[in-house]
Amino acid sequence: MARGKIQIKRIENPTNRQVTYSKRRNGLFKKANELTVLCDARVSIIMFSSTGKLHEYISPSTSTKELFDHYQKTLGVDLWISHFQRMQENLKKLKDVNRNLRRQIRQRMGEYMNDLSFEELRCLEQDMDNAVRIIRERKYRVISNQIETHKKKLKSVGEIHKTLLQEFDIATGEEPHYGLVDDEGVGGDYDSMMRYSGGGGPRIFALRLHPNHPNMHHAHPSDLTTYPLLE
Amino acid sequence: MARGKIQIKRIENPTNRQVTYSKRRNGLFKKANELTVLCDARVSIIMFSSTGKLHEYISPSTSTKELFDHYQKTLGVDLWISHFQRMQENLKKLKDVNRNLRRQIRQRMGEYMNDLSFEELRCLEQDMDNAVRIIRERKYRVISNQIETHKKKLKSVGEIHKTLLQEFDIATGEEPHYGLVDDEGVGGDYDSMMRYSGGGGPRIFALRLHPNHPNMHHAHPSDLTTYPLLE
DNA sequence: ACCTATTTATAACC
DNA sequence: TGGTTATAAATAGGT
Repeated sequence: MARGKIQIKRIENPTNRQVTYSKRRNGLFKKANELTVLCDARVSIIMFSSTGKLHEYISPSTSTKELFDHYQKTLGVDLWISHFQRMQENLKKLKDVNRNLRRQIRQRMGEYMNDLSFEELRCLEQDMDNAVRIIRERKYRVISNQIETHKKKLKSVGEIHKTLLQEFDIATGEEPHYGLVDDEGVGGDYDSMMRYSGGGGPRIFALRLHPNHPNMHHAHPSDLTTYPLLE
Repeated sequence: MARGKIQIKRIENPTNRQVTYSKRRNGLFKKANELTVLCDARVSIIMFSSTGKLHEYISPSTSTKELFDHYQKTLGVDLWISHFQRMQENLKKLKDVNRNLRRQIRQRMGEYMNDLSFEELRCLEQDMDNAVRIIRERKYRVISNQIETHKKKLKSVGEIHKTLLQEFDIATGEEPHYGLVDDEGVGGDYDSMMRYSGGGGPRIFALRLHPNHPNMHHAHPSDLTTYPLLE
């Protein structure tokens, strides 16, 4: 516009661009302010330079936020305010649902009984009975599974012992065994299991298997649950 | 700026003001656009005329909302975005809590048992047992209360009947009674109560008490639960 | 940051 | 609103 016309296209030289940005920004803000005063208008300018620097102009006696709020209200709908409101409603709903869920839980724990009618009480009791039955079944199933697993492990350990005993016999010739009972009860039922895990009873396996014992390799290396059986 | 310098102060003539607003607005937007192109910047202008009319400029390849969001993020703190974000976090938390509560309820209904360890199962069962006990107690207490209430009501109705019978006797001289049994079983237990509410059994009270019968005033007017006993 | 030749914006007019 | 024009203002390029 002076000392030579320029094309309106991106200024490639960064320094020039920066200088022009600065000068024209001032010009823009000045014009905005003149407009504000001359025409009794309200103007908000927000600008970011190519380097990300922020500058703003805002007419006196108002604020950028205020003007932007007004902007949205004027455009009416769905930019921000409504989004915000929808969020707020959502939040409220979630809180309500939450409160309800908590109440349900507490009722299922036997609290807040005063809020329930007799019929509701009856339903709740029946429901709970069912649930307890299911949970109990599940518990017993889990127990059974654990017993099964332990049985297998015991069997495995028992076989290792047999092998050991045999090798021991071979190695020591005709010397008598010591301390070991050949366990035939390994395939037993739940009751016999309980004896193993029970506190005061005598340990059946008294022989300590050292980790690097040659025969230990027959057992699975990660089979940690056999450890409690050793002393 | 042309054909005479002007003072930068409010233009009093509304028409002139409007014209100037329009022309300078175009100028401002043109400058803003040049700035956008020359300096690779992003500019948002929002303006309201003194008559409340809205005009905006926004650099291409962005939006007013986006630029305003960026503006707030750049200014950092507590204008809107942070409020918004806090809300969003809140929402997320609530959703999580909600999901958890639902899971708890379902577990208390005997579902999702696979997620529970044996120990957790044991606790759950115990907890549920306790709750069922409490609920059952509550139920029986409610039943007892209802029985008590009904007893009292029956007694009250019974007395009204006696009075009626007496009056009836007096009125009709020595004529025989009809259809009424003097009820001594009113003070009965739960079982006898059940006979009343049970469907097919015979009604004990067959006399219809008309609402404006003189002796009706002895009973409490709002005592609606006596109605099922009448035919 | 200042200078200034030149371009651009625009006030007052229709 | 849109066009014209004399003139004020803005500014590119240089220092």
